[in-house]
Amino acid sequence: MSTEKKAVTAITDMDADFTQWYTDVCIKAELIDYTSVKGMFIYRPYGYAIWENIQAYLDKRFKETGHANVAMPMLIPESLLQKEKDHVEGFAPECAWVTHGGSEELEERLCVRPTSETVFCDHWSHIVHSWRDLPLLYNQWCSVLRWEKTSRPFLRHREFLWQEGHTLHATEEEAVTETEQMLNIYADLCETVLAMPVVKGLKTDKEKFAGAERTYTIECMMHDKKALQSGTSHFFGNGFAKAFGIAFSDKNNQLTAPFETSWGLSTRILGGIIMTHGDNRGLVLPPRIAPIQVVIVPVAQHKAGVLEACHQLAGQLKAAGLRVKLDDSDQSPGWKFAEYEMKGVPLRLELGPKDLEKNQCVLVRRDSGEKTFVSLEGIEKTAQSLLDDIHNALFAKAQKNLEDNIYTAESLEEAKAIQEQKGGFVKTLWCGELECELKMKEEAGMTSRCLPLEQPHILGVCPICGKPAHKTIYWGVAY
RNA sequence: CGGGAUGUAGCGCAGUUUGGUAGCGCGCUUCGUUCGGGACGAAGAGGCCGCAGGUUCGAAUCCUGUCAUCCCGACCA
Repeated sequence: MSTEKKAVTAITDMDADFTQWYTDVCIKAELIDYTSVKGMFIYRPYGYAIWENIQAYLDKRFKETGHANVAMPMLIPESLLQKEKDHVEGFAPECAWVTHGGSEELEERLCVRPTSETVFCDHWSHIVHSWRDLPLLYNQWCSVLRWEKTSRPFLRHREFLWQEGHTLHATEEEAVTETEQMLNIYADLCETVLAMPVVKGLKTDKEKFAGAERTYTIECMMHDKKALQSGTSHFFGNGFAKAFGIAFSDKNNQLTAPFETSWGLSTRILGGIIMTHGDNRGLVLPPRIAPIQVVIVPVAQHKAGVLEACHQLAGQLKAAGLRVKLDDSDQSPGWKFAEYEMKGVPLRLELGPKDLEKNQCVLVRRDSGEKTFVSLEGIEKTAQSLLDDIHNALFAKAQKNLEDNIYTAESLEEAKAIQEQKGGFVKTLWCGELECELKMKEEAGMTSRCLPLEQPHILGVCPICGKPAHKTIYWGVAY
């Protein structure tokens, strides 16, 4: 093994160039590929499998909470998009338009959906008549298109996969409850499945969704201390309903505008997983969504009994419900070790002639590199319990990164100094004025991440304008 | 949309200054020997040098245009 050869396949050191490291991991772990259209990416089987596991979890939670999946059209007439003023202003600049059908120019151009609020509202205006029709709890898994000027794998695509939930309720209270419920499901996904701790909060007026009355967000901190908005849940009030003429007769026979919510989580979360857990050997996948949880690497596989034992072991682990791959290709064991580390497989199981004699195998954790010799007796339980340990360790490490990098500042200068020297989130009081938010961006390069749901209710002054303030806000540099 | 960079084999690059018909490493194919941290040998396959014009006896190389991608900003899930 020459060092020269290693250099050919190595990825960029994350501390030297985090951006390049990220791109290297996306490509070399075979998650994604570029295409001939800017901003449009191929989700390769291994990357898509991660998304499928996330989908499986969310889809189950959505259905448990009463939501049904639907499929809406991909094209939206311009006139429909324009019905809600804030919404069109927010999205029109980044819409792609269909202007021709075959060679004929269309009478009205059609927008490729950047999001589907307008389509749902139009539909609902036809089918909602009575309080008995409510609530409507819909979700769709689809792709949407936003003509972004710059793009990066997972973090910013022109076309990306997501789910968008859309619901309609008779009362404001019920709609707000729905909005918060869905935010909590996203937070559960992040914390209990992806091992990513979150900060839950509300977006400022400046940062909220176009047309929303209130936007809830979960913010995650990446390894380089930048923020990633990982999921959002919006309360619309009844503004959309009024703009689209949705009305129902309530129990008192009063014609009433219902309240709407929407909530979405996209494949961007895969970028979050990569940047939260990854290291200089490549991807590190949280065990609960890893397409391969245990990879079995035979050693000296041509020797009698080795492959047979590996196959038996694979069957045994699969029967216990684990996702297992046995790599019996003719690559060397060392090559396989490096390959599956790059792909972030949580647990590696090595089995060779020496182990066979002792009825044991070697288990190696991806997160810590820790190697243990364990008996083949009860291997399913050993593996499962190690996978849980890995999940917990990943979460603890990410939580430490988050907690260690939240700083408090009492002046703009202090906030600026923290951002320049340390990064991370800066917690301050805030008066609520847009002007101060803009100034923070201008002076310290940070945008507001959120007003955390847990507000300590401290009275003081806004560090930017010096006026009385009581809201706690997090600032940061975001992806 | 501004600033920077790059387009040559699947990937990474050399060759361009000084024009002469394309090369290296990895990967790929076949055979053999290997196998507990990216194995070794031998023999092979693979190119409209981003695209379009122009100059020239001759262009990867010079000129003009154009397209695309990546990175950094402004905008966004």
